[in-house]
Amino acid sequence: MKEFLHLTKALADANRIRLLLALRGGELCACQLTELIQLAPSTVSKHLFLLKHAGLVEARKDGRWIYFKLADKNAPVAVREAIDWVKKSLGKSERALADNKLLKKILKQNPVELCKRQCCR
Amino acid sequence: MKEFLHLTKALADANRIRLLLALRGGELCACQLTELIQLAPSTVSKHLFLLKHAGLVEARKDGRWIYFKLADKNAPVAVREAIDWVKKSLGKSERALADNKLLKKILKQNPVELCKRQCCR
DNA sequence: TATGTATTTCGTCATTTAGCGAAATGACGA
DNA sequence: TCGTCATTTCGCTAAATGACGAAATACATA
Repeated sequence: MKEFLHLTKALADANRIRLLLALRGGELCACQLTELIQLAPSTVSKHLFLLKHAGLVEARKDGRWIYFKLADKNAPVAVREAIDWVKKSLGKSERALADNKLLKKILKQNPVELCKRQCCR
Repeated sequence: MKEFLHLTKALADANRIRLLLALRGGELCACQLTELIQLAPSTVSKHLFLLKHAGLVEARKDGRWIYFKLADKNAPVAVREAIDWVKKSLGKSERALADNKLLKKILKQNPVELCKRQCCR
């Protein structure tokens, strides 16, 4: 029950849903996700922590960068079903489409430049 | 997105999950659910409102009593999937089993007597 | 009509949560 | 080693949420 509530609470926020959907296409680093969501890095970090804590995403450290991706086949059934449910329900929502568009632009940019801009907002 | 968040927010509370699971066996009236959850009637009423608002349960008025049941086949796909997800994930959890036991006792009691006791707590 | 009863609405309080900025952490490169 | 930079942790504030009891509502029956 406790773990299940971690899942549902993680899903009960629009920005966290946006993060989940953004990761459909593969892993992204924290600064790319921050650029997408347009909130303070510390806020995005907290959202990512909650998603990770619920088991919905996994983090991989590579030097100074941390890459996040959706939980994979090894994740518990409840987690995989949650991800499928979100994808199926919102994968084609306006918000998801708009974020996808924005994400494409973000991916075209040099990540180093992208992250630099964030530090001095 | 907005409706989907109604769903996830509705699922992000232990007592509302208990209410959903309790309705697996068929419809129950508000006072029976209140007896199960052991919170103030006004609190349970609010929980039921949120579940109804999210589309997860339906209400039927019969005189002074209001009966609640799980959303049926006509409900949107996302709602049906949510209900299935909860049932599958928690249907056999400790909490669900304990509540089932308690529910059986509640169903043996005369609903009129049951509700009367609630008014004067 | 008047009374009693099942449920909801409202106002209030305590707790949780989303957001921010500043400071801490950990890793690269000069 | 030092400075730089990506990310997280911490402390704070504002808003949302869960709980209650009192009052309102809606219905049945005396």
